[in-house]
Amino acid sequence: MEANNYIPRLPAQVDCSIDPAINVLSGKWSFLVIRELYRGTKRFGELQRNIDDVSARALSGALKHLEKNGILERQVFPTVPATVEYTLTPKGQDLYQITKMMKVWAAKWT
Amino acid sequence: MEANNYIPRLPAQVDCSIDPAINVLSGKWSFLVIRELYRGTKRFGELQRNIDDVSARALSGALKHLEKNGILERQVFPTVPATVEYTLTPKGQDLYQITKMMKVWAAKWT
DNA sequence: CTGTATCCACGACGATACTG
DNA sequence: CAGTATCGTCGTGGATACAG
Repeated sequence: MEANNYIPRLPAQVDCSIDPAINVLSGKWSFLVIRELYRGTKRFGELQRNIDDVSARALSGALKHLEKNGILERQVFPTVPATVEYTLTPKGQDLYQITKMMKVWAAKWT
Repeated sequence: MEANNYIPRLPAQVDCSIDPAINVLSGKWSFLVIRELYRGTKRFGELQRNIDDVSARALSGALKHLEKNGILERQVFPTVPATVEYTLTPKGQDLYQITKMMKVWAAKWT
């Protein structure tokens, strides 16, 4: 079982750190997961089908990372086979607003 | 300080991509460089002294990356020894505003 | 269905030495 | 002063196989 541990990407900078936001958004799939969940609660399989070309391993890692950072919540239902639902937290919904600004920025300066 | 900082590119996603912003901000030193330059034009040596623990190699790489993405401009003066100045573009200044929002977001959800 | 285990490739970055 | 060259480290994520 391996340590899917978060390694801080930015150096420690106390007064003006944007590390939490960058950290959460920097994964290859994080943003796409957030965007999917912004549309509503989804299951693992739904996410994998909706996000093009993501492997189970990568999706699992992204979900763990986002959960650990309070961006989404994971709910397990003891059915057979297992059912798991993922839902954006308010914190995650707020973060999505920031990604919208990035999109606007990118479009403005194309 | 931390060892590694591999930053993956986001997958191609045409309609709502935030890739340009994430790509530019994801480097270990990018944000710190942008923050320094937001305060005003600076030379290479100034940047290196002001940014804690950054190596010439890493700083050089970050500057190249940011220049390539239109975040800053590089001006060489044919003095001896060489003088080089880096200045944030309007695009870069705009981007800095987004990082401020990330800071607010991070503080809000602490 | 929802993951984990293993192996491998890739690329950012540190350390050090060196250049015009 | 402002970088580059080279070597090494190590976190990500893809591929595939397997598990609860």
